[in-house]
Amino acid sequence: MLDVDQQLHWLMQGTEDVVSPSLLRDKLEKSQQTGVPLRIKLGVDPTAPDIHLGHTVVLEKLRQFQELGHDVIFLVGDMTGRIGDPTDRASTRKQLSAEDVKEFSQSYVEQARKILDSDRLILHYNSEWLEPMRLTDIIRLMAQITVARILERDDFHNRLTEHVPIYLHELLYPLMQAYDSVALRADVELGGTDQRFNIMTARQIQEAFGLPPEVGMFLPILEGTDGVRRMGKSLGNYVGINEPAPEMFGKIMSIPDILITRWAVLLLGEDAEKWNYRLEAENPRDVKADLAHRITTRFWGQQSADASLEQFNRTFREHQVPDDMPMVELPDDPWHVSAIELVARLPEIPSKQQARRMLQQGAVTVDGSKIGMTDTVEVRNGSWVRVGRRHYYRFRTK
RNA sequence: GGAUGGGUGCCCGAGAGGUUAAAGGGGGCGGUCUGUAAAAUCGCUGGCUAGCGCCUACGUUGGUUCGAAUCCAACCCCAUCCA
Repeated sequence: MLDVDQQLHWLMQGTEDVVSPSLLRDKLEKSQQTGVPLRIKLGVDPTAPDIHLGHTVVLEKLRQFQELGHDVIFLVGDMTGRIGDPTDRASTRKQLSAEDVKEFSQSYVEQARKILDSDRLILHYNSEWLEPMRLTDIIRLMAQITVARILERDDFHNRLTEHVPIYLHELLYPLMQAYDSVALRADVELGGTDQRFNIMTARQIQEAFGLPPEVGMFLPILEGTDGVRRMGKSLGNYVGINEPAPEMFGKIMSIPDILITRWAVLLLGEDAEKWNYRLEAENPRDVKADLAHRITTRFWGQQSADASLEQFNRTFREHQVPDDMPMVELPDDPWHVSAIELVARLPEIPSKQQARRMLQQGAVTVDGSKIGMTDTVEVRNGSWVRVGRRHYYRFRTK
């Protein structure tokens, strides 16, 4: 068993900030003395059921707490989810049914299983305590914080100065999240750096309710494959942990070079200097391939990762056809079709207009030869099409 | 409740009766180049049609007009100031 200082050192790694390390140390120490595990809280919004690499940064840290014997609590924000974190207020939240929420949390836990010990996860829904609250309770909660404090929050501040509407109920969001920490008697709360305000508020509210404040642990936000914006499903720059190995591998290969070290540090717990050195000493392309290989290994195992690497090299380095491609059903064998008809039938081609554009721009290849808009082609069982740089499909009879 | 300014395509933003599927930028997609990187460069970016063309789209609903994103009316929504 690690001593408290070693534990602390380990837990601090990869964090952006911890409020405060000494408090965390105290809690760890006390837990060790009493044998009572700490309660580690992670709030999740029941909106995007697909876990991607961005989420795993925080999940990794939770796993470390688990390894040290602490209790990890997944808090599904089914109530707060109805408001939506004011951070991304783009979409109006729809009301989630009880089934939706259930389904979400099941799939979330199912995915988190790849990283955490799911048998030792404690699952809670904040509707458990937020729903039965009465106006008196809510007023009591609201009385713990001033308007000025709430409006200090970046999002609110920006929206105010930029004349973007803020609805009153949105102001309640940080309070509700804070109250979760009260209800759970959380010792530590994890979150991305964007959670700073919410978590700091939680500390304050816990104290107002006579509880010791939790430790706020802030983890960096992972950039997406575009290298600029945070990884997010709606931004289309994410790598889902359930994506097939070759897909995962390929997506990682498409990240800009400047991200390589950061991903290695945040996703693999690697040493930054070591990777920066490698990038100078080796071809960055190969370093990136190693990164992709190692991340893929973590989710799919050595074999799949090896196969992905091989297929990747074959396809993009040697410009050969990949041997594993998505299937498209063939209506006839052989099938004589116009080029447009053919392309429009492929997945991810939303309209015939789009198909036309692809053809016009010379983006389509059938069995190795480029086809034009007015061509008629013959496809048979086993024929393949390539659309654009990276999409391949193979035709199969049903 | 009053005054003022606004609501345009995925996003930002120009347009103020016809030549407007709507300038420009961003994003996205595609071609060349390459390492599924970056940079560069060219092109595409509502739908249907082989094509003439047709349909849908400038907050909503009506109206004026040969013709409306552009004018009128009512309504809805947002911001600012006043109460």
